[in-house]
Amino acid sequence: MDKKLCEAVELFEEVIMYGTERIIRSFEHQLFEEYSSEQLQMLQIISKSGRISPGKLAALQGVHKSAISNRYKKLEAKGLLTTVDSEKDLRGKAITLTQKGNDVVALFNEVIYEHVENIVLNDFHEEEINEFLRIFRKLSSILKTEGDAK
Amino acid sequence: MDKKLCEAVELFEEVIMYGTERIIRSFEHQLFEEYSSEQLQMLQIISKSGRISPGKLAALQGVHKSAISNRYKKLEAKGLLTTVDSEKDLRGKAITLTQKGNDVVALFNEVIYEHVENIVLNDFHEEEINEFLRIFRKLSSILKTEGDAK
DNA sequence: CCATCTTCGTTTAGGGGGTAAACTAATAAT
DNA sequence: ATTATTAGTTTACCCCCTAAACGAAGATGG
Repeated sequence: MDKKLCEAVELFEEVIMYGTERIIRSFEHQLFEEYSSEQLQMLQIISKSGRISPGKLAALQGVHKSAISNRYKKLEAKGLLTTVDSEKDLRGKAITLTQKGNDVVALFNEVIYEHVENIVLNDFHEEEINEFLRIFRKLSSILKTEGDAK
Repeated sequence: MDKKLCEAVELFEEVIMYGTERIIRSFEHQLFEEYSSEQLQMLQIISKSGRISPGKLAALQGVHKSAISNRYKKLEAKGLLTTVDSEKDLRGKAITLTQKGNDVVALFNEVIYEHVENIVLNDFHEEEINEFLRIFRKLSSILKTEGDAK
């Protein structure tokens, strides 16, 4: 058991802790040179929400509002985002995607889908895909509860 | 199959692309407030090598030498690293851990081991652990070959 | 009704990460 | 000996982040 645990630790470090950068580099797509992964994630969240406030974005991405403020300025300058004043509370604002923003999100989803498809179809058997899903569902739920517990 | 692929994409994004930060936060250990994960990874590599040059470190961490130069300065200032002049080539230098550096690496390994142990023992059955190892071995090898291919 | 408190979002200062190109110093090569 | 190559550092500029100060709008309560 100890040996297995040691291997698990090493693999965990390699894949989860240090793997993200390698994965993103491996996309080799212009998209990741133009936009940071934090920006792309933000666009994706906005896309799913339709319209959303900076405060909620900060909570969803797990960062301070000031970080969102900064990101918004950059993406707004590039023409991907706009603000739709919310009616009731003049303090808050609602962020939405522009047409260009929608295009970027669509391209992003396409690129990721293709990449994961390649990995899955080339390197995994049918049965391993099921294992992959089981393990990753579990990891995902662990990440969520640990993040929320705080 | 399409449905499975879609779920795989979502889980992949959540765990691999955006999960690292949440994982690191979940450690809730002072270590991760004092040192960045890049710094800790660098210390670990040096620990395994005994002594190593900045150039090799840059290659292993997949960044430019200037990034290593910068990291070295910070860790040297904190008393974790020193330089042992290499005998033959006066251009190169060999970096090693100080006693304090060794202590930090030992603590780091301990913290990670415990954390992964908790996850594995609490949330995975014997059989799932084997699945975990299989899937992650594969992901690890994919990361390596893709990184090297470039 | 006006003063205070809270909330939303932005700004500023400072520290983490990174790259690319210029530069120094030492070894190799012609 | 002179030129090229290699190792590492420095500089300038970008990204990320947090924490604290700040302005403006809503909510509370005397």
